[in-house]
Amino acid sequence: MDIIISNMSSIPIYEQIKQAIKDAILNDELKEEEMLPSVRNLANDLKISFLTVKKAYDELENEGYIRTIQGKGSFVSPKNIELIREENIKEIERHIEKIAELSKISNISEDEIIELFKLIINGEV
Amino acid sequence: MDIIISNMSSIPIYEQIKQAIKDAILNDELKEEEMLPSVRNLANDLKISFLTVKKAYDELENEGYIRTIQGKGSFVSPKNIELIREENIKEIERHIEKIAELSKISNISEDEIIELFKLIINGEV
DNA sequence: TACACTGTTATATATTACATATAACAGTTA
DNA sequence: TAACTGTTATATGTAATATATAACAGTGTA
Repeated sequence: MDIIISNMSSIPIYEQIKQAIKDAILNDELKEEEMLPSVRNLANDLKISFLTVKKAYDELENEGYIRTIQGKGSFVSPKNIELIREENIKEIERHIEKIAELSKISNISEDEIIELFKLIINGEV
Repeated sequence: MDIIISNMSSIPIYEQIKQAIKDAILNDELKEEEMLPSVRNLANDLKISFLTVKKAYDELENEGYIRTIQGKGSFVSPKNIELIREENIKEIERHIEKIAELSKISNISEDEIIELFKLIINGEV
């Protein structure tokens, strides 16, 4: 698993770690029940404090992505595809609401946005 | 102009003020050349420090929304509709990119998102 | 000119989030 | 027992946010 963090980013390091691990889990780079790097190992690799890694792991555990056992390590939880899908849809809805506000302000039409959307989607995939 | 701020929010007070004033300008509640409340007046109304209001005004000035003249006050700048439109489109693109990532993760189709989008847009308008 | 408004600046303080260092403790496994 | 795991407590540092207070400076008017 490759994790690249930047301390120039305004995004906290522990958030960057969370996101990288979530992505790895969702893309099956990290398989179910696979062991994550130990907090100290990952901290050494990234040249940061183990407490920062622990904070990321703690939050991933609270969100259901991993399980941690003292003395053994942290492990990828079985994926709850349905839960993740619902969370993603909620987040997508929040983005759409923002888009709706912005488009209203500048009188950007529904069609224009859908065009923009198709353009970006196809550039991404 | 009604400005409602919450100190419970994780959004800084000065950001809340900025957004409220931007919205008021874009909705023509604040007209071109109209004087904004003085930093001390607005601070008193909102029961916050005038320095917090000043921070909001300073940033609004940097972003081109208002002009401030020492001794006189702060005034709404002539609207640069084209600039605002471009800024909004950029922000919309950022949201669409986020949506593209999320939809890829959960295999949500382009059509589903467009449906969602139309639903929300029509709920908003 | 004095006054009552405007905005500006400097200094100091407080809180919170983020990140770190260090040390000691506790569970697991070979 | 040794060498890994994770956990916890204590202390420190920085930056962003927000405050209070005081003094200074520009504008306009009675």
